[in-house]
Amino acid sequence: MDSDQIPDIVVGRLPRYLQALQRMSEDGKLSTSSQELGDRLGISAAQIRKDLSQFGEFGKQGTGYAIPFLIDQLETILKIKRFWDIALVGSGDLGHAIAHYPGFSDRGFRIAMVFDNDTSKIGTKVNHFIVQDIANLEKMVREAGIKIAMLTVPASAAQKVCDTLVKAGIKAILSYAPTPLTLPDNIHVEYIDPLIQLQHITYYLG
Amino acid sequence: MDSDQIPDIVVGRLPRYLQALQRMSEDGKLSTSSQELGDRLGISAAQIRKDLSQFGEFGKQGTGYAIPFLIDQLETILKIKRFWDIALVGSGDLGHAIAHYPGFSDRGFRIAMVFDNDTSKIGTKVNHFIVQDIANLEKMVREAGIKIAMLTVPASAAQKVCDTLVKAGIKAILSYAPTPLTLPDNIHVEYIDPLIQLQHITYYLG
DNA sequence: CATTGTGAACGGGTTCACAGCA
DNA sequence: TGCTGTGAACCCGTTCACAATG
Repeated sequence: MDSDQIPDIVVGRLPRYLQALQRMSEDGKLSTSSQELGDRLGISAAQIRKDLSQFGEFGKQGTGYAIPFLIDQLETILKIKRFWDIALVGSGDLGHAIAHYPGFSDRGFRIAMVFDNDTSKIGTKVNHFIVQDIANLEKMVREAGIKIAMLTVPASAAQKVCDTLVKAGIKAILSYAPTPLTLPDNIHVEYIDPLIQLQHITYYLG
Repeated sequence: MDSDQIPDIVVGRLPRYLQALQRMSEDGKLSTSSQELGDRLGISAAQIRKDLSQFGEFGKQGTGYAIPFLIDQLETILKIKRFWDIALVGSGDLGHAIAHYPGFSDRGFRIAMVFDNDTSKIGTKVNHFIVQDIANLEKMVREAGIKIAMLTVPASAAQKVCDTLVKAGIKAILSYAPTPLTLPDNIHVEYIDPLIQLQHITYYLG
């Protein structure tokens, strides 16, 4: 029941539970069981019950879980019953794709600013954002109070950009740059690197 | 020393070791230690030694690891001392970004075909590929002997596309679609879902 | 009667600590 | 001396199994 001390790996599963529940809800379902949810996600029912029980008693014996209620609880736990502004750094192809992706705004996130260091891109529009000079990043991010950044810059630029982001008050980074980042312990980082995942997969191929 | 029975989590770290070693090599370094490699990656030295020792004795006591040799060994283990062709399904913004990303061809992968089901896109060019009708996917993928697919289609279409890919002989899928996939046990799947990772991060934010 | 919540048992990945070797 | 390779100890997440309950 402690709101801390919960293993990071458990926290990492909650968004997947939420995603499945939201889809069930869209399909008109009102309740589910740990068994059904687990089947959808390829996770054991016991695992799901154990995970959820760390945060409270959300289910009813014999009945299962009320989907709208559980969604609400998970959104509260994950702190997404509010909108989070995101600073996007890097306006290349990937940055463009992210800026145009409609899936964030449905789910608690909003790209608020786009930065680049390429003078040929600064001032141009990406979606409805004007690309800002990265030289202004520290000031603008701090003044806007933005806490989350997404990074789509080359590996060679990533560490330097991160250092600036930290100075600007960023607390969490989702990096697409193919390089490990060195950051203070209180900054939370996640990586997305398709090449790493492809190389993982090929191990298992004949 | 068994080439099987190795935990998947260990395999998943190898590409990260390889990436760091390749960067060291580009920087002109010829040897390293488990300590130095671990510091770069935020992984303990013991962990790295234990992981590598599962595949052979690659180091020398007192000296550490010869970088070019270790790179070669890891590339062999991960089966990337050859080129893997990839079928990209979905030619939206994200598909475009992936098709234009130069980082794959340096590292053992090549986008070989691009598919979409949107008649306004079929026949157009993405990078130097002509977008093919998804109706021809099964035949073309099978005849080309392609074993890996990347998926950048909407969640609602993902499962159906996967079923077709499996029929076409695909053995591994890297999916950007925000939905869990149900596939035979012998198909290896990895997911990339930035929203899930953002929702993971926000748990830790004030 | 179905299904949750949970203490206990289990399993396996990580760390430790040191022998072994260049 | 410096650093690897590795058995043993440790730790922690998962599964089990069942009491509890609507």
